[in-house]
Amino acid sequence: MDAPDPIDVIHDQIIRFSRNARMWQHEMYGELSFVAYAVLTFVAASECAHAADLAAAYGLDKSTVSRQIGELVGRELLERSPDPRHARMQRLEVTTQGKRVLRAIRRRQRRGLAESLAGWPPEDIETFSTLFARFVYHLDAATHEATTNPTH
Amino acid sequence: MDAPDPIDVIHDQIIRFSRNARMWQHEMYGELSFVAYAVLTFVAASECAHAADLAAAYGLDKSTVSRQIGELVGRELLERSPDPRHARMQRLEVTTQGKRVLRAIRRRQRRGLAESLAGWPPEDIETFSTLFARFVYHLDAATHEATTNPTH
DNA sequence: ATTGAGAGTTGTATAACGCAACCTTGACGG
DNA sequence: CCGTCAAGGTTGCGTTATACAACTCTCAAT
Repeated sequence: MDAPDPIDVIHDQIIRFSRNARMWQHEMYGELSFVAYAVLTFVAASECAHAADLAAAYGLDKSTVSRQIGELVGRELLERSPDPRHARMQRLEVTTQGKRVLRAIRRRQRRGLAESLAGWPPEDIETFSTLFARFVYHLDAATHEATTNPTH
Repeated sequence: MDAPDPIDVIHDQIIRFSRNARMWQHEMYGELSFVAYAVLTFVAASECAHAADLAAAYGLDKSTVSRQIGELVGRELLERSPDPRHARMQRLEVTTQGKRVLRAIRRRQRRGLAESLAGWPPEDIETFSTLFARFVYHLDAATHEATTNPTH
């Protein structure tokens, strides 16, 4: 009963986590789908985001993004207006209500997370957050490299 | 420029990770969808799993599981036979080829993971794997509790 | 002026999913 | 025994998210 390879352990956790995320998606993002939430977050975070940026960021088709935006505009969570400087693009902005919804979802997620971590010693939380951030960063980098540098 | 709350950092990483997972799903699971992969893994791991168990484990409808199994049987990755002891249930087994496919996917995932972690000091990997496992465990417990104990 | 590329929309097909209706089997109580 | 009922599984059907392709519109470069 020697200790298992840490990489295998991490791999296993990723699978479990994905399974869980799938199962609790509705719960986590409330009235929004994951993609809708991501779109809203992206627009909120970046000054003057365009639809094409969203498609690139999430690996989605233009049409999908267009329709998602349309839906969010219809629900008055997002505002779409022609960009005065580049008439072929459009400026996206999160409405006040959109920000409210976003805040509510974030709050709910954060609360759930805090509950899960309730019993943890603060220094473990700190350590985990640091390592987790590094991990996701490296994962991001690796996958991004895989596209731009097709030497598989 | 004080340090951000670790919980917020973790939250942010979860979102980023989910985004990435969505984007690289095809790459990660190869010829299988995530659900198909999960089904195969589940059957492989548990002696004599039934379709209903799968539905419960992944929060999917019976019909969805049934069709997924049908597809996997059609591709000869899974074998479905009447259970001799409970005629209304059926016994599921991963075929030799199914095991081969599973191994190949796992290998690929593991390699990608190892690449991402290439520059890490071993003790950090070790620490991260431990904390990550604890984290997913607690997340699991919290979400599970949320269903069985509806005091929301 | 012409051409070409990029941003966005819309039509269409597909795949995954949930819900509901259904069939079969076995357990349990008259 | 026999009827009722719950559980496992399948199938029909509608919904939704998605990709792909064809299109329009605008701008920039020659």
